[in-house]
Amino acid sequence: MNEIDIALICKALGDFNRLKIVELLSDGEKCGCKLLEAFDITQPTLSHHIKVLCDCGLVIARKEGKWSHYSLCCEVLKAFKDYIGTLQCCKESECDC
Amino acid sequence: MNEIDIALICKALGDFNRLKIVELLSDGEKCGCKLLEAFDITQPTLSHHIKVLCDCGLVIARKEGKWSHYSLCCEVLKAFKDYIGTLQCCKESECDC
DNA sequence: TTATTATATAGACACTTATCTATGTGAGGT
DNA sequence: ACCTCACATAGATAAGTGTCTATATAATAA
Repeated sequence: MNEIDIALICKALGDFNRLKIVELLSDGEKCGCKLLEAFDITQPTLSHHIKVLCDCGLVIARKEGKWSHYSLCCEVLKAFKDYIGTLQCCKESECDC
Repeated sequence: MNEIDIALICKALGDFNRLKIVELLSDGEKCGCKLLEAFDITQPTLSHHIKVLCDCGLVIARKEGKWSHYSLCCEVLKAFKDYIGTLQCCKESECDC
Protein backbone atom coordinates (compact mmCIF):
# COMPACT_ATOMS: atom_id res chain seq x y z
CA MET A 1 0.00 0.00 0.00
CA ASN A 2 1.55 3.28 -1.13
CA GLU A 3 1.03 6.86 -0.01
CA ILE A 4 -1.64 7.51 -2.61
CA ASP A 5 -3.78 4.75 -1.18
CA ILE A 6 -3.20 6.07 2.32
CA ALA A 7 -4.18 9.58 1.23
CA LEU A 8 -7.34 8.12 -0.34
CA ILE A 9 -8.26 6.43 2.92
CA CYS A 10 -7.55 9.60 4.87
CA LYS A 11 -9.67 11.62 2.49
CA ALA A 12 -12.48 9.12 2.93
CA LEU A 13 -12.19 9.43 6.70
CA GLY A 14 -12.04 13.20 6.42
CA ASP A 15 -15.79 13.49 6.34
CA PHE A 16 -17.48 13.35 9.72
CA ASN A 17 -20.34 11.15 8.52
CA ARG A 18 -17.94 8.66 6.97
CA LEU A 19 -15.79 8.57 10.07
CA LYS A 20 -18.92 7.77 12.04
CA ILE A 21 -19.80 4.98 9.61
CA VAL A 22 -16.38 3.46 10.15
CA GLU A 23 -16.81 3.76 13.90
CA LEU A 24 -20.12 1.94 13.67
CA LEU A 25 -18.60 -0.78 11.49
CA SER A 26 -15.74 -1.10 13.96
CA ASP A 27 -18.38 -2.50 16.28
CA GLY A 28 -19.17 -5.16 13.67
CA GLU A 29 -20.88 -5.66 10.31
CA LYS A 30 -24.00 -3.57 9.73
CA CYS A 31 -26.61 -3.33 7.00
CA GLY A 32 -27.36 -0.05 5.23
CA CYS A 33 -30.76 0.50 6.79
CA LYS A 34 -29.27 0.05 10.24
CA LEU A 35 -26.56 2.57 9.46
CA LEU A 36 -29.09 5.02 8.10
CA GLU A 37 -30.85 5.16 11.47
CA ALA A 38 -27.73 6.65 13.02
CA PHE A 39 -27.65 9.64 10.67
CA ASP A 40 -29.65 12.69 9.71
CA ILE A 41 -28.92 12.29 6.03
CA THR A 42 -30.94 10.83 3.19
CA GLN A 43 -30.47 7.27 1.94
CA PRO A 44 -28.76 8.34 -1.33
CA THR A 45 -26.31 10.46 0.63
CA LEU A 46 -25.47 7.52 2.86
CA SER A 47 -25.12 5.35 -0.22
CA HIS A 48 -22.69 7.88 -1.65
CA HIS A 49 -20.57 7.89 1.50
CA ILE A 50 -20.49 4.10 1.60
CA LYS A 51 -19.33 4.08 -2.01
CA VAL A 52 -16.45 6.40 -1.15
CA LEU A 53 -15.44 4.11 1.71
CA CYS A 54 -15.66 1.05 -0.55
CA ASP A 55 -13.69 2.76 -3.33
CA CYS A 56 -10.71 3.35 -1.04
CA GLY A 57 -10.87 -0.29 0.06
CA LEU A 58 -11.66 0.32 3.69
CA VAL A 59 -15.20 -1.05 3.55
CA ILE A 60 -16.50 -4.25 1.99
CA ALA A 61 -20.10 -4.87 0.90
CA ARG A 62 -21.77 -8.26 1.16
CA LYS A 63 -25.15 -8.69 -0.50
CA GLU A 64 -27.72 -10.97 1.05
CA GLY A 65 -31.17 -10.86 -0.47
CA LYS A 66 -32.51 -7.34 -0.26
CA TRP A 67 -29.87 -6.29 2.23
CA SER A 68 -26.32 -5.14 1.85
CA HIS A 69 -24.06 -5.75 4.80
CA TYR A 70 -21.02 -3.57 5.23
CA SER A 71 -17.89 -4.24 7.20
CA LEU A 72 -14.34 -2.97 7.52
CA CYS A 73 -11.74 -4.70 5.37
CA CYS A 74 -9.27 -6.32 7.75
CA GLU A 75 -6.34 -6.22 5.35
CA VAL A 76 -6.74 -2.58 4.36
CA LEU A 77 -7.50 -1.46 7.89
CA LYS A 78 -4.41 -3.20 9.17
CA ALA A 79 -2.20 -1.64 6.50
CA PHE A 80 -3.65 1.77 7.30
CA LYS A 81 -3.16 1.36 11.03
CA ASP A 82 0.39 0.18 10.42
CA TYR A 83 1.16 3.22 8.30
CA ILE A 84 -0.26 5.70 10.81
CA GLY A 85 1.61 3.86 13.53
CA THR A 86 4.93 4.58 11.86
CA LEU A 87 4.48 8.35 12.11
CA GLN A 88 6.44 9.96 14.90
CA CYS A 89 6.84 13.50 16.12
CA CYS A 90 10.53 13.29 16.85
CA LYS A 91 13.48 11.13 16.04
CA GLU A 92 14.57 10.64 19.62
CA SER A 93 13.05 7.81 21.57
CA GLU A 94 12.35 10.21 24.41
CA CYS A 95 8.79 11.08 23.47
CA ASP A 96 5.91 8.67 23.63
CA CYS A 97 4.72 8.91 20.07
CA MET B 1 -10.12 14.75 21.20
CA ASN B 2 -13.49 14.10 19.59
CA GLU B 3 -14.51 12.71 16.22
CA ILE B 4 -14.71 16.14 14.63
CA ASP B 5 -11.06 16.76 15.41
CA ILE B 6 -10.15 13.33 14.08
CA ALA B 7 -12.08 13.99 10.87
CA LEU B 8 -10.24 17.30 10.51
CA ILE B 9 -6.88 15.55 10.82
CA CYS B 10 -7.95 12.88 8.33
CA LYS B 11 -9.11 15.53 5.91
CA ALA B 12 -5.75 17.27 6.26
CA LEU B 13 -3.97 13.99 5.54
CA GLY B 14 -6.31 13.34 2.63
CA ASP B 15 -4.17 15.36 0.25
CA PHE B 16 -1.13 13.60 -1.12
CA ASN B 17 1.15 16.64 -0.77
CA ARG B 18 0.13 17.13 2.83
CA LEU B 19 0.63 13.46 3.63
CA LYS B 20 4.10 13.78 2.18
CA ILE B 21 4.79 16.84 4.32
CA VAL B 22 3.82 14.85 7.41
CA GLU B 23 6.05 12.01 6.30
CA LEU B 24 8.97 14.43 5.94
CA LEU B 25 8.26 15.95 9.35
CA SER B 26 8.09 12.47 10.81
CA ASP B 27 11.80 12.39 10.09
CA GLY B 28 12.26 15.50 12.21
CA GLU B 29 11.64 19.24 12.23
CA LYS B 30 12.08 20.99 8.87
CA CYS B 31 11.95 24.59 7.65
CA GLY B 32 9.64 25.69 4.87
CA CYS B 33 12.30 26.20 2.24
CA LYS B 34 13.65 22.72 2.89
CA LEU B 35 10.17 21.26 2.51
CA LEU B 36 9.61 23.20 -0.70
CA GLU B 37 12.55 21.44 -2.34
CA ALA B 38 10.74 18.14 -2.05
CA PHE B 39 7.71 19.29 -4.04
CA ASP B 40 6.71 20.50 -7.47
CA ILE B 41 4.36 23.14 -6.11
CA THR B 42 4.79 26.87 -5.62
CA GLN B 43 5.69 28.38 -2.26
CA PRO B 44 2.20 29.84 -1.65
CA THR B 45 0.67 26.43 -2.29
CA LEU B 46 3.04 24.83 0.20
CA SER B 47 2.23 27.59 2.67
CA HIS B 48 -1.46 26.83 2.22
CA HIS B 49 -0.94 23.12 2.89
CA ILE B 50 1.12 23.86 5.99
CA LYS B 51 -1.64 26.10 7.24
CA VAL B 52 -4.19 23.32 6.87
CA LEU B 53 -1.90 20.98 8.81
CA CYS B 54 -1.40 23.58 11.53
CA ASP B 55 -5.12 24.36 11.74
CA CYS B 56 -5.96 20.75 12.55
CA GLY B 57 -3.28 20.75 15.23
CA LEU B 58 -1.04 18.13 13.69
CA VAL B 59 1.79 20.51 12.81
CA ILE B 60 3.43 23.19 14.93
CA ALA B 61 5.33 26.20 13.56
CA ARG B 62 8.33 27.67 15.33
CA LYS B 63 9.66 30.99 14.04
CA GLU B 64 13.35 31.69 14.19
CA GLY B 65 14.45 34.81 12.40
CA LYS B 66 13.50 34.58 8.77
CA TRP B 67 12.78 30.89 9.02
CA SER B 68 9.79 28.94 10.14
CA HIS B 69 10.46 25.46 11.41
CA TYR B 70 7.68 22.95 11.29
CA SER B 71 7.25 19.77 13.27
CA LEU B 72 4.57 17.28 14.19
CA CYS B 73 2.71 17.95 17.42
CA CYS B 74 3.43 15.02 19.72
CA GLU B 75 0.21 15.32 21.71
CA VAL B 76 -2.10 15.54 18.70
CA LEU B 77 -0.24 12.85 16.78
CA LYS B 78 -0.44 10.51 19.73
CA ALA B 79 -4.17 11.11 20.18
CA PHE B 80 -4.70 10.52 16.47
CA LYS B 81 -2.66 7.33 16.46
CA ASP B 82 -4.52 6.13 19.53
CA TYR B 83 -7.85 6.74 17.85
CA ILE B 84 -6.91 4.96 14.64
CA GLY B 85 -5.52 2.14 16.73
CA THR B 86 -8.90 1.53 18.32
CA LEU B 87 -10.54 0.73 14.97
CA GLN B 88 -11.05 -2.95 14.36
CA CYS B 89 -12.57 -4.94 11.52
CA CYS B 90 -14.30 -7.49 13.70
CA LYS B 91 -15.37 -7.95 17.25
CA GLU B 92 -13.75 -11.29 17.73
CA SER B 93 -10.12 -11.42 18.75
CA GLU B 94 -9.42 -13.88 15.97
CA CYS B 95 -8.24 -11.40 13.39
CA ASP B 96 -5.07 -9.39 13.69
CA CYS B 97 -6.48 -5.92 13.36
C1' DT C 1 18.58 52.72 2.88
C1' DT C 2 18.08 49.31 -0.36
C1' DA C 3 18.08 44.62 -1.75
C1' DT C 4 17.37 39.89 -0.76
C1' DT C 5 15.37 35.97 1.40
C1' DA C 6 11.62 33.31 3.79
C1' DT C 7 7.06 33.11 4.44
C1' DA C 8 2.11 34.63 4.47
C1' DT C 9 -1.96 36.62 2.38
C1' DA C 10 -5.33 38.01 -1.32
C1' DG C 11 -7.83 37.02 -5.12
C1' DA C 12 -9.01 34.25 -9.13
C1' DC C 13 -10.31 30.00 -11.30
C1' DA C 14 -11.10 25.27 -12.39
C1' DC C 15 -12.32 21.27 -10.26
C1' DT C 16 -14.31 18.46 -6.62
C1' DT C 17 -17.67 17.29 -3.25
C1' DA C 18 -21.75 16.83 -0.04
C1' DT C 19 -26.24 17.07 -0.33
C1' DC C 20 -30.73 16.85 -2.19
C1' DT C 21 -34.86 15.08 -5.25
C1' DA C 22 -36.25 11.90 -8.58
C1' DT C 23 -35.88 7.55 -10.42
C1' DG C 24 -34.06 2.81 -11.40
C1' DT C 25 -33.23 -2.04 -9.86
C1' DG C 26 -33.87 -6.18 -7.77
C1' DA C 27 -35.52 -9.17 -4.08
C1' DG C 28 -39.53 -10.61 -1.25
C1' DG C 29 -44.19 -10.52 0.22
C1' DT C 30 -49.39 -10.54 -0.60
C1' DA D 1 -49.24 -9.44 -11.06
C1' DC D 2 -48.57 -5.88 -7.93
C1' DC D 3 -46.66 -3.65 -4.05
C1' DT D 4 -43.09 -2.78 -0.72
C1' DC D 5 -38.54 -2.53 0.90
C1' DA D 6 -33.39 -1.94 0.50
C1' DC D 7 -30.23 0.08 -2.07
C1' DA D 8 -27.97 2.36 -6.21
C1' DT D 9 -27.76 5.81 -9.82
C1' DA D 10 -28.57 10.31 -12.30
C1' DG D 11 -28.64 14.97 -12.31
C1' DA D 12 -28.66 19.50 -10.08
C1' DT D 13 -26.68 22.82 -7.02
C1' DA D 14 -24.26 25.22 -3.52
C1' DA D 15 -20.11 25.07 -1.12
C1' DG D 16 -15.39 23.74 -0.62
C1' DT D 17 -10.61 23.01 -2.29
C1' DG D 18 -5.99 23.00 -4.71
C1' DT D 19 -3.48 25.66 -7.44
C1' DC D 20 -1.71 29.67 -9.47
C1' DT D 21 0.00 34.82 -9.88
C1' DA D 22 0.62 38.98 -7.56
C1' DT D 23 1.66 41.22 -3.51
C1' DA D 24 2.58 42.01 1.50
C1' DT D 25 5.44 41.33 5.60
C1' DA D 26 9.29 40.76 8.26
C1' DA D 27 14.01 39.62 9.04
C1' DT D 28 18.67 39.91 7.47
C1' DA D 29 22.54 41.49 4.46
C1' DA D 30 25.08 44.86 1.75
